[in-house]
Amino acid sequence: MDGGLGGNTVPTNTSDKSKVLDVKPLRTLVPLFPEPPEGPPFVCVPPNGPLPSGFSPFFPFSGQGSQSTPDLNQNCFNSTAVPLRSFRAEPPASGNGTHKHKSAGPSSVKKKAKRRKDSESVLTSLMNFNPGISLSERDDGNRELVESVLLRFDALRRKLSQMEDAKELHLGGLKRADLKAANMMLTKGVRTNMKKRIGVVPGVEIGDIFFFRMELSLVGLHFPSMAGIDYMAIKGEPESERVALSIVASGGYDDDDEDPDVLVYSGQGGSASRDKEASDQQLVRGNLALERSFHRGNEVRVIRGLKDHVHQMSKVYVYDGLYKIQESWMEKGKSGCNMFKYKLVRTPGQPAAFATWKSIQKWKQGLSSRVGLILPDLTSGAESTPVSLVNEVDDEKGPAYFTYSPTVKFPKSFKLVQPSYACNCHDACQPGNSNCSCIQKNRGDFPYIAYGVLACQKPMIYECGPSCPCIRNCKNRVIQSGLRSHFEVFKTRDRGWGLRSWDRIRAGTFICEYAGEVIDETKARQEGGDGGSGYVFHTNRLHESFKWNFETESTEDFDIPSPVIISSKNSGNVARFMNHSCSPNVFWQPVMYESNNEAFLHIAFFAKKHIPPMTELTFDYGIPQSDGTGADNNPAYGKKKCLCRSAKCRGYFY
DNA sequence: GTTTGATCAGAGCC
DNA sequence: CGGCTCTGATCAAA
Repeated sequence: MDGGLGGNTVPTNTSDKSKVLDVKPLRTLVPLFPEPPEGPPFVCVPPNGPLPSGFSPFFPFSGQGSQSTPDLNQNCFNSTAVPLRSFRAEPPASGNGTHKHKSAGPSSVKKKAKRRKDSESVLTSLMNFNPGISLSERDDGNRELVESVLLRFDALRRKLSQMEDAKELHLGGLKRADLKAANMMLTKGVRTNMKKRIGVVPGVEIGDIFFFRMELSLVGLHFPSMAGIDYMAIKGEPESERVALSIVASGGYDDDDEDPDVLVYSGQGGSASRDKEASDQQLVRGNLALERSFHRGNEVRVIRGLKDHVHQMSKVYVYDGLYKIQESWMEKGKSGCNMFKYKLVRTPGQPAAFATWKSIQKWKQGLSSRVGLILPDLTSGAESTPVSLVNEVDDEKGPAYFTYSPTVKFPKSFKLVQPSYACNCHDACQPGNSNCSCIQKNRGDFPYIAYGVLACQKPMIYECGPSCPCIRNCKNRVIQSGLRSHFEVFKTRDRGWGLRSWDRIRAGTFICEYAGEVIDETKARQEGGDGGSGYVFHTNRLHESFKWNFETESTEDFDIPSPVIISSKNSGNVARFMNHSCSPNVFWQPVMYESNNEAFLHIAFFAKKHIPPMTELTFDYGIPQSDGTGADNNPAYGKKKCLCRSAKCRGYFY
């Protein structure tokens, strides 16, 4: 792959590599806003908080939705909200600062009981939020509702998980924040498509992915929390005529899958368990319903439960659309007992979903090559995972020349000097350890939960840095560990080059940081003006607010000491290819960590929601705000027509 | 180091 | 209310 590339393409020669990894500042810039060393932080305009005083909201930001659809952007939940921190502050015991959990002596039982009571009161307070969904919205959903329910479920799940990690909450002996969160959502009525139905579920799209069975339930795609077959009675017909609505094919019965459009599904029951021998399956419940659906010919929703190759142990559920049962029979299973089998065939004309997963698997194994592949790794090894360069739409051989650099370069004078906060943890930092100074810096919260998922947005996230003695894979080192997904820079139909991922991305997952050179306003204008490369990131733009955190957890302004502008025009990473969308699936969050007693600011991108593979990654570029110098409304950064095609498109972006 | 199996407490629904 | 079920986290074992 070294020939055929013109001068206007990605560097492929390895001689660039030293340059690639050279993080020395190119030049020295005067700080934009010199700040007193210990002064209160200068808080810049929030990308997702209330508008600062002095600005009146203009069209895209003024709440337009007045239906009962929960507008999570409105702070309507704050009235009854109990600040969570007040619970957290409750001492776990009569500690004198040291929080050892070793409880000896006669009081241990009491403590346990007290702890459970604490957990109950914490849960009760967590439940104190406004469901914000009308009865009819519970019955019938739409895209907005489905996304909102999933967003809110996961925010709660992350919250519970984080609290459990920190031992502030005990959910029975079992770590099942998913069940608890779903239980709370169902209790509060935060769900949609509750009305059972055959076929399409409004708001759920083919290709949508889920990480918990309860998510399927909350949006009405498949109700049972465990069972693989969902069914319902037809009005005016006897119960024995119940038809199948959906199945979850999780591979538990050794079904093979050659053709992605065909599924052989085993009936339920009969399998051996702890205190039961294997037995013949009976034509009852789900099996009977599938049999009825076979004869009636109704479509059945299929959810493919797949082994998640990103996290070997877990599973991911892919909604693969509608199928029809073509055949049913009985055969002897491995145990020698009778099993029902159903052959389902996918209704033609539906967008690819599971098939895409299969293709990607083949690309990864090298069994079939990616169509339109220009470069297997445009980073030339600068990242730990390859980034493919692909063009399936025209003849362009690559984006304009730039140097791939995986991180951001600060000019010398722009280092953000702070007192050291390095921790003293010698293994990995443990959530709930109030002695860890990195956790203290994060206001007592461990910023990440299992799988490195961001728990919630914060004014600033502090990661452990080189000055911390904790181990390299301490859970508080996420963004510094580099890319986690196999990305692909691809040519879009009408928006130049874009970014997407071969791997599914779970909500809260770190995507990449915005790499490039930190520049000043003057330089930014030049870059924006000289043909509108658009490869510039600003921290101080106005962004449409959105609610990502748990219900009553406020979304605060970012705590960025002074506005930062990063240019990725000449050097940058995959972030420079992320296009704008008015309904983005990615958001940014400032993150700091120390290096040589200096803290550096990083702009980190995280997934807002679960993102299926091959879905374009986009974030909201925001709108230049008035800075009082008059340099705002005549956007030197050029107003561009927005092609994001989302229902909430503002029509343009900068 | 990886991957699989066994175990266990669950959730909603019928 | 009890039984049913293609869960999901954890730990032991291969």
